[in-house]
Amino acid sequence: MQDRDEDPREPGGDTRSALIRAAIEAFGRDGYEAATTKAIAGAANANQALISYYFGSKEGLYVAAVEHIADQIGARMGPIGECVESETRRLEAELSMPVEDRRIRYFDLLCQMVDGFAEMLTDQESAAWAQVLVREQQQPGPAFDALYGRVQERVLGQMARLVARLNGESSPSAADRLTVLTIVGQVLVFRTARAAVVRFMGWETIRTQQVTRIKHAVHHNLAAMLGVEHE
Amino acid sequence: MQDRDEDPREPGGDTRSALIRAAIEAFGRDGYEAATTKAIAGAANANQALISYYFGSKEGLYVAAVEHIADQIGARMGPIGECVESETRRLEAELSMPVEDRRIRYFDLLCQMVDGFAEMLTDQESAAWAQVLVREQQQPGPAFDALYGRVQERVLGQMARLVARLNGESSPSAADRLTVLTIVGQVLVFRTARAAVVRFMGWETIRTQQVTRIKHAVHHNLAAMLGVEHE
DNA sequence: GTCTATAGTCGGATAGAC
DNA sequence: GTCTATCCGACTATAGAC
Repeated sequence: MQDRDEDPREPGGDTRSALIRAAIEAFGRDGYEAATTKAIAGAANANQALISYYFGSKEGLYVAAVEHIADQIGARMGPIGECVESETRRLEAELSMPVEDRRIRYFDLLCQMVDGFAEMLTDQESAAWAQVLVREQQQPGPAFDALYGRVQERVLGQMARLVARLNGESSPSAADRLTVLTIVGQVLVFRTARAAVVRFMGWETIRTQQVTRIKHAVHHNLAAMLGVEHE
Repeated sequence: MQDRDEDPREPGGDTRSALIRAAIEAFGRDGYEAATTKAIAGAANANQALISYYFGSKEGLYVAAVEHIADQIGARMGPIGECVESETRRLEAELSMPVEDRRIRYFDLLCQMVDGFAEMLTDQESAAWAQVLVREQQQPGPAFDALYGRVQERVLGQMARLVARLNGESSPSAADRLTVLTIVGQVLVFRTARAAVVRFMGWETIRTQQVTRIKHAVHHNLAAMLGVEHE
């Protein structure tokens, strides 16, 4: 009955990754304590004892799950980040470009990062990731360092550099970093306060249609905050 | 040894409220599942069995805790809310007042609400509350309705009305409500992503000094977003 | 109202056959 | 690598004396 998406009977029978996927789902939905190894093994069509075999313990599985998330996010935000960096260098080099045009390009790049962020936060596929990440923020566990180092530092840092350039500075000040956090917050709230959001907006869920409106609202705010002309 | 802040040996020996206080602490710090009735009873200098006696079950205690938080927040945000409402009515009535002055007053009221919110989120005393609330948002439990009805609906609605008036409308549009959520998000992020925040800013904790800077940054954003002249 | 003691349950980890 | 069976510890809830 309902043979699932994963078939652990593959050659090389990757039970290990099936366990990680199931773990992300479970840890995200129920939290670390409430999630049980039994349920995770069940969802992965694997045996409970294999968790110890592969990861040593429940905590080992959790760490592996968070690292896997960090990799996935890196793969997803990485391209945007690289694009931003190369584009930034190109802009630095083009000395002939007028300041105002340059600002608009920086602004576009910033919007691109925010959009990627918004899509990731609300995307169905990554819903479980987001839940895990939010939990990890509030009670940084043994997996936090890997997460922060691999993803957050890079993304936040890049946004801060863009904001700094928009403000005509060469490197980000404390005020710029604060601004970045308030920008991130404008998107993040739609995940962290999801329950209140859907009630307040009268939405049923947060789908592409809603995400579009969220992006639009945040773009509008950014343009005003940073003093950029915007349609 | 170490007789704590609370002395359950008071006349009327309010073990009940001691349990609620300890429960908020524990549920906030550890989450619902990880918090144990044994630890809660211990922290309250009470007997474990009394939890069943007073609240029926662990879940009963949790609901009581959330309701208590809702009451406390209500008591804290209530005065601001009432002030806002009476002030708003007064402004509606004063037909002679020029539009621009009126906008500035609305803006001030909005800032006041944001400030109250920011203080509450970062305040030491209410740290445990905030943790419980954030958790409850992500996985609305049996206590969510009471919470939303008593607090969030009122606060968000009030902010939305202020934003609507600032935009020259008589009642809040969907866009206004979205704006309100992005405003709330700008403050909320300092709680929900606390771990990343302190690293990114290079802070040790979030104390009054940092809160002041947060408020300042958000005020600046609000002024730009809503098109209000601001120092 | 408050206590002790314990029943009943469940989850994580391990031993050892295959 | 994967399985079954089981141990051990921890937690919630209850029974019942005071």
